[in-house]
Amino acid sequence: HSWTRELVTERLLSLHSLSRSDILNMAEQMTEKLNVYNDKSRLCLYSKVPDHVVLSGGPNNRYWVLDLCGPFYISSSIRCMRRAVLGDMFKSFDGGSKQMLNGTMVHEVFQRAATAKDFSLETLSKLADQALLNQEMKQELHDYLPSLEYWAKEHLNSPTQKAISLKKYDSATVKVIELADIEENVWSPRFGLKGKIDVTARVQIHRPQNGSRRTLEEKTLPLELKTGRESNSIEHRSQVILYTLMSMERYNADAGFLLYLKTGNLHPVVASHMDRRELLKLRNTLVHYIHNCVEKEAGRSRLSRFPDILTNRQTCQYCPQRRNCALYERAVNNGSADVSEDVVRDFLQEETGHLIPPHLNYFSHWLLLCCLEAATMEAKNGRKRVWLQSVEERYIFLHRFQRSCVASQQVLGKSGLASGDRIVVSDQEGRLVGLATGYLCEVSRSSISCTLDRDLSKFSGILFRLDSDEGVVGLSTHLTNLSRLMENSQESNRLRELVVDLRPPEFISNLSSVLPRDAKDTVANILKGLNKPQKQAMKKVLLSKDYTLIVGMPGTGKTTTICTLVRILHACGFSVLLTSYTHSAVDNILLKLKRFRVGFLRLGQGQKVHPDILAYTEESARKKGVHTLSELEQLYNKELVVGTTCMGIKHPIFTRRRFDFCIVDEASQISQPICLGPLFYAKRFVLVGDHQQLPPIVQNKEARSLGMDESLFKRLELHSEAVVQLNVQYRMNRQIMSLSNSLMYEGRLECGSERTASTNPEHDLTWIQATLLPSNPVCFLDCSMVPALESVERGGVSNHTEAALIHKLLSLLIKAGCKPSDIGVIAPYRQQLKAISALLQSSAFIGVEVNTVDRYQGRDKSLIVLSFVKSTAEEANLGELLKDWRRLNVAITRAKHKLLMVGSASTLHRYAPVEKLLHHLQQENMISFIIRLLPPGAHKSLPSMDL
DNA sequence: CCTCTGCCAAGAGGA
Repeated sequence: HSWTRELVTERLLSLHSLSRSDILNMAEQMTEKLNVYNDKSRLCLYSKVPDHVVLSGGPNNRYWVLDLCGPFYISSSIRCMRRAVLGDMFKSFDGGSKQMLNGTMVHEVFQRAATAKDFSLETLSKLADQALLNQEMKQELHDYLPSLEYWAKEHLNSPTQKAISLKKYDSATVKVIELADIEENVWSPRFGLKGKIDVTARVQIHRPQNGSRRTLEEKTLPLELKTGRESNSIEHRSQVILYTLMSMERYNADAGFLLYLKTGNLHPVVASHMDRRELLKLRNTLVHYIHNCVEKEAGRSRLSRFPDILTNRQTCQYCPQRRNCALYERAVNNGSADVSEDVVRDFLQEETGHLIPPHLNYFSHWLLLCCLEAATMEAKNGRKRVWLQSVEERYIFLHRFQRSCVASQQVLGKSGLASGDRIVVSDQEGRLVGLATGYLCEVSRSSISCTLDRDLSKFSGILFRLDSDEGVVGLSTHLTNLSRLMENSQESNRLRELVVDLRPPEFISNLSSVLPRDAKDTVANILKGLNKPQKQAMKKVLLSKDYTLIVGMPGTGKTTTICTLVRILHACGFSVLLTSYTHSAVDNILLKLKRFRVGFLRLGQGQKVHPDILAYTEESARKKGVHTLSELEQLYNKELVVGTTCMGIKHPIFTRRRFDFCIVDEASQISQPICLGPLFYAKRFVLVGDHQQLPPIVQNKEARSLGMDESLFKRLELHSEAVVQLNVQYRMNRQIMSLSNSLMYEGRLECGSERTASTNPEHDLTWIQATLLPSNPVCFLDCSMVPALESVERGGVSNHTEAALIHKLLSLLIKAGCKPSDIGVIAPYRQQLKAISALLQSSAFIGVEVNTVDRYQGRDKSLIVLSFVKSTAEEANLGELLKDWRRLNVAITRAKHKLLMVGSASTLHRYAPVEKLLHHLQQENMISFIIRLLPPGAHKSLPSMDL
């Protein structure tokens, strides 16, 4: 309130993109406002800046907005704001138009020619011929080449080149002297824009001065290529203005070019201050809608109102967001739009007429859940930390890039990055944010190598920083699948019936109609190795017309079952789409399948695929030589079995191929919208999972409470006729299994053989004796009396006494002959893993695997040591993790022969699931007290003690 | 309160 007009003006002057008159104007307005606030005693508006808000000066300045003044209007003429908002949420899943493909190819040829610095017709033709296109598209591409050559001759660094005049400089003329870069990636935190610039060009500006003297200036400006009609439209020009804004910090660009490749004509685009302002206002409005897509009312979230529907038949007719626009209107706004407008009524009917209220509810419900979750994800690991956190807070790398795009670096700090991580490369000062993105290949103490999407060798002498790039995916695949489920098409209508309306699945009654005569023997042979419930599962799948659910309790041979299922389907001549959420789960099955010499195609990035499966990937097949369209088609169609992750369905193969069956492994861990994805491409599906194990992870609490962690597997389970339970397990011995049976499965879990039930490896006895522990396969070590208290740190909860105890136990076990690779250590909290790993640095412990419960799902070890961590006298702060029955169930079912649990029973009693477990353990006399195993007073020096 | 995996991308053009 003590701000004077002068002070305001001075502050505003630091915003150097504003003109002086603008600033004086704003200063006037603001001082007026301030006076108003003073008058009305509305100073409460100037409340303290919240802690989570990061303010900064400099190029990436950030302010806390107190209030907005002035009328809030935008020029809606540029395009439909509603379409822009929808476009950010829903990406299209069709392959795009012919023109788009052509555009992509012409760009490609241009950029390759620019790299080779050769625009001769001969080179251009050679480049064009490398494309895998059909005759028609190839011809279309070739039609562009003469104008490409013409452009280069006219404008690109030749003695005869014409100069174009730029209006802004009056009679100034401009010549392109060099194409400096292609596909430059720019993130501009300052303007809140990001994009890829087709071409950055070095230009010469000749400017007359004082009559005859001319000045010569060199600049780097963005060049935008267009293959469509030479419209020089406001959209095209706006795009160039945005690119100019983005390159401002890097190159001081103040203009850009539109290059129409159909004709070879070059149009300069010089933006006025007002143009830029209007565009940024549009940008801000768009972000406003995207950012505030959820609003809170009375403590409950709901989807916000979107910008109104344009009622322009011309624009709406070809809009790619027609369906989503209509869906949002009907499902979220309950059709409150002015339906008297013919245009609106027509397309609402066209796009959503086939849907009934439950469908619309499903859509709006999941849309809300996804928006909530996306907001939490963005807040947690959004990209903003790339420019908001100072380098001191991050890890620093000295970076030397080589031309091969493989970079080597010297690590100054300790790296939190692992091989395979996605990364963003920027410079240290925050001037070149998002220079490149890529993946880490190798991480060692002193160097990091990575493959980047761009060649950064020209930036030599710059100190780079690398940030891991996690939260980029967002939930656009979820929303796209959701939107597709509402489509009026055969596949979508059928899936909607099953998933939304929950129509009971149907089965045929007789195997003979599905089983080809000549496959009978083979199938019978394959079935031989299976147990009863597994055989039942095979039969159910073959008889299904819609879907089958296979419940795979812990250790019941899920992978074997799926592998066998694929072999049978393959033998019958059925095509199978094999998917799961994770790469490792897909490869797990494929590794087994490979042994039975069943052929398959593995889709997905080579870097994420198991090395032994690499030979089956598209990547490696193409390396061996795919030179024609028909060869590519053959590659895509050759195998009956195709394996990929649920997210991999964007692959072009799915524009054509359909499958007889889709199998989804880990289905109980996949959220509904993602699980739906692959199901669009198959006549029938099989979901394999166990809803008594971990559900999909949902970070947003409200979304979780509204049911976002309900998998499709769980939703469909109510149709018990579709469910087969695999309850014969081959992992745990009898006592270990009994824990899970009493906790979750009510005795349904059985041992597959006497050998499984009673195994205790021979070396057991020695190492158990060495630890003074009871030789029982299950033992809970109660630390309540030690006491072993938890500590809450920034990274989470840990328990150093438990960690020390586990370290001692492992030392003794390994000394007594237990193989480190047979030992697994599990804790629910990451921070505890760090504490334990820190103690296991000596070479004796190499091979011991320390991981979270979540990461151990689907795996096992001979001996498992489980650290419960939580131990506190305080009533509050129990945390969510141990309250989940499913997480505990996973934790106690990983051990084959011996399960050692370490925890404080007095605290753990407060968690209902652990309490039930403790009750069982007590009854079975499986609890020991650590205090009894120790000499008196020894716990006080536990970390250094000799047990 | 601390569990986690996906995805190459931002733009290809139409009216």
